[in-house]
Amino acid sequence: MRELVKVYKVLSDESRLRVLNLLLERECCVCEVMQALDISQSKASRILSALYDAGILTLRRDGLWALYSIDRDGMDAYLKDIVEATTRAFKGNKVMIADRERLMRAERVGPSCVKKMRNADTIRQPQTQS
Amino acid sequence: MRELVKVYKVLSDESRLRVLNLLLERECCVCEVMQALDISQSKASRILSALYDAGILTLRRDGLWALYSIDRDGMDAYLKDIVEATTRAFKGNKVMIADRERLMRAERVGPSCVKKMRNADTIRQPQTQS
DNA sequence: CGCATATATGCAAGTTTATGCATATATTTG
DNA sequence: CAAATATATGCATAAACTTGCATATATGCG
Repeated sequence: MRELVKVYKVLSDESRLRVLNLLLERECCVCEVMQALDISQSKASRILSALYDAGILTLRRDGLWALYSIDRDGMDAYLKDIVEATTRAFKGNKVMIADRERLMRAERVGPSCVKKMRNADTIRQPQTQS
Repeated sequence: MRELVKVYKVLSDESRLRVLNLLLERECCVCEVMQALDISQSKASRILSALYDAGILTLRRDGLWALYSIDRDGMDAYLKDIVEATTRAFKGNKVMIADRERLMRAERVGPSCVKKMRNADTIRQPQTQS
């Protein structure tokens, strides 16, 4: 019961649903999620942890990388049902499709690299304007 | 998408799940829900409204009574899937079973009557104690 | 060991949510 | 129409949640 509430709580947020959608595509590390959804590193990390705590994801470590994926085997039956229903609800959604496309283009580079790229963008803008 | 978030938000609360469980048994009015779960009138009313707004319930009026029930026909397909998965998750849960039993004993009397009964209980207690 | 790097987390500020109380609304009945 | 009654809701307050920033933790490498 408390578990079920926790599951619904974690699913009741747009960003977290978008992360779940990415993981339906494939296993992801934190830095890929932050790239694909253009969110901060801490936010990406927290969302993945929350989905993990709810029993939806598994975690595999590969060196410095934390690789999260949907725990298709380990999930309780009812949880599997809920995730499947959610998957069907995503079907055809524009945002979800675009997110997955951005994920395909994402590279497994760390968050510090992403941060540098963002800064470069920010610095370049004034030049374009003036 | 916004709809899906709303659905999960409404399901991410123990009281609201317990109300949904009651409605799986049968159509209920506000006063029956407040009796079965021993919650305030405003809380019962708000929970039913929230489930209604999320598209899970329908409302039928009979005189002063507002009769809510699960909108099995009107629900979107994905919503039906989610509600069914939720139903399966309830299976065997002690709290849910007890709630349903209390619902069977509940009478369709209004909230003011329930309030009087509660007060009577409160007044009687000191006599038993001293 | 010390540096680089990917991820996790403590804290604070802002926002949202839950709920009791009082009251409004709406319907029935006499 | 007025009284009774079932439900809905405005408001205030407390609790919970979200998120950015800074920093801690953990791993790999030279």
